[in-house]
Amino acid sequence: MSRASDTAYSKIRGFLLSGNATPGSQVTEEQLAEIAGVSRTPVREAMRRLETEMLLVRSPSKRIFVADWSRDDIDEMFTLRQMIEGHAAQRAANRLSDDEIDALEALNRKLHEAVECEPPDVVRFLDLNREFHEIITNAARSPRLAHVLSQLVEQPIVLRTARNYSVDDLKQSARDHDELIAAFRAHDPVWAKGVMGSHLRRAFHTFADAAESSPAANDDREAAE
Amino acid sequence: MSRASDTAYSKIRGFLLSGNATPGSQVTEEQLAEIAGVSRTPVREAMRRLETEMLLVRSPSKRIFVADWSRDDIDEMFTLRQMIEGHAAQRAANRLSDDEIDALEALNRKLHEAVECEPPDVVRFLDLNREFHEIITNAARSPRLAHVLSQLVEQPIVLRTARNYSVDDLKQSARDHDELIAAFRAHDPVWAKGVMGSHLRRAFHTFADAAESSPAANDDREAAE
DNA sequence: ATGCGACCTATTGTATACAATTTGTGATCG
DNA sequence: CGATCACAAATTGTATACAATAGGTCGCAT
Repeated sequence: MSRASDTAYSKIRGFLLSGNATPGSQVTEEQLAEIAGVSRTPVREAMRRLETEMLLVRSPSKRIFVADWSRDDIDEMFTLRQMIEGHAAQRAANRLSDDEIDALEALNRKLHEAVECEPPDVVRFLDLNREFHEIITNAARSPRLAHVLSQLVEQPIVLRTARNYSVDDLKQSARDHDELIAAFRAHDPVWAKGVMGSHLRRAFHTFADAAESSPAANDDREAAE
Repeated sequence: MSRASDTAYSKIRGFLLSGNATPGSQVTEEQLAEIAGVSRTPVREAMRRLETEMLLVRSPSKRIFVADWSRDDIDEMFTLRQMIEGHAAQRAANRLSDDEIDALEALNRKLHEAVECEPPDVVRFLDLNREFHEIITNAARSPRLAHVLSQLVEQPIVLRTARNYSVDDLKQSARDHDELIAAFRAHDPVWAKGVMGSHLRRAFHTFADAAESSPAANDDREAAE
C-alpha cells in the first residue's frame, strides 16, 4: 500500500463507498487527487481500476461519474458471481488439499464466533468471509478465473449489502459454509457447486428484499431451466 | 483511435501478436513507447489494459514480461469463455429481437461465403465471426457480462488459433452458427447454450490438437458431471 | 424570443523531468 | 573460493507543466 497509486485506489474506493459520493455525480481527476493526497498521475491508474470494477463509469466524452447501481445491476452482478464462483467451487472440490479444507474449517469457526458474540462483529465477519471465499477461488487453480472474479466481486458491494444483513442471515451464511466444507471433504464437485450457488443467490435476495419493500416481479430468471 | 493511448494499445498488441515478441521476455515501458511512437504515459495505460487481457504479466517486482500461454492457459481461457458465453447465448435466446436474428443470419451468410471462396478469406472470416459473437453478447443485455467477456476473449488468442484452422474447421464453425441461429429463432435458451458450448469447445480442440502432435492426457475435465 | 456561433472554462490527455526502487556487478573481507 | 556489502545502472513510479478537447455561456443576428 506504499505506492501512491495504491493509496489512491483504496482512499478513493473508501470515498465511493462511504456514502459521501452521490451516485451519478461527476468526479474529476483533480478532486480525487485531492482526496487521495497524491498527484493526478497515480489517481488516473486508480481510476482505471475502479472503472473495471465498475465503481466509476465514464461518459462517451471521457468525463467520469460515480456509478449508480440499480437493483438490476446488483442482480446481474450476483448472477455472474454465482455462475463463476459456482464453477470455482466445483473445481475446488477436486483440488482442495486437506490442509486447505482445515483452514476453511478454522476460518468458519471464527465466522461463527463473530456472529454469535454480542454484539455481532459484522466487519470482522466480512473480513473472514472474504478470506474464506478467497481460499476456494484460489483452490480452483485457475488464475484467469480468479482474476475475472476479483474484478467482479470486490468487497464494495458486499459491504454495501452487509448493512441489510440480519443476524439470522449471517448465521445462515455461516451454516452454508459448513455445508460447503462438507461438500469439499467429500470432494463432490456437484454438491459444492450447488451449495455455492444457493449461498450467493440467498445473499442477493437478502440484499434485494431488504432494499426494496416490494420486490419487483422476477421476470429475469431464465424461462427454461 | 486518435488518442495516443489507443494507438499505443493497438500497436503494442500488434507487436505482441506478430510473433516478434518472444513469450517470457522482458519488455520495458521505454521499448514499448518507442514501438508505439508515443511517450511512456499513454504506454502505461495501454500496458494496464494488456495486462488485464493477460497479454502482459508483471513480476512481483513490477517488471513486465510478454505473457507465455501454455496449453493449460488456453484451455482455461476457453473453459471460462465457454461458461460465460454459453450463459450469454442462453440469455440472448430470450431477448434477441427478430431484427437481430436477421442480422446474425446475414452475417453468417457472409461467413459461409468467406469460407467457400477460393482461397478462403480467413481474416475476413475472423472479423465477421467477431461481429457475430458480439451481437449475441450484447443481446444478453448484461453490460457486466459483456465487460468480463471482452477482457477474456480479445481476438489475440483467437487470431493465434486461427492459423491452425483448416477449411473444414471453418465450415463446421459456420454450421455451428446456423444451428445457433435456429436455437435463437426457437427462443430456446437450453439449446442455444448447448450449441455455444460445443462450438467453443470444438474451437479449443481444433487449436490444441493441431498445436501439439501428442495431446496431453485430459486430466482436467471435471470428474463428476 | 430563439437559434447559431465564437469564445471562454473546465477537464482530460500527453510529455518530460525527476524520485524511488529494484537488479546487477564488483570489490573486499572472511 | 565464497559471501556480503556497497555502489552503479536500469526500470518503474510520481509530479508538474502544457496541449487538446469537450461543455457551457454569452452575445449577436434574424
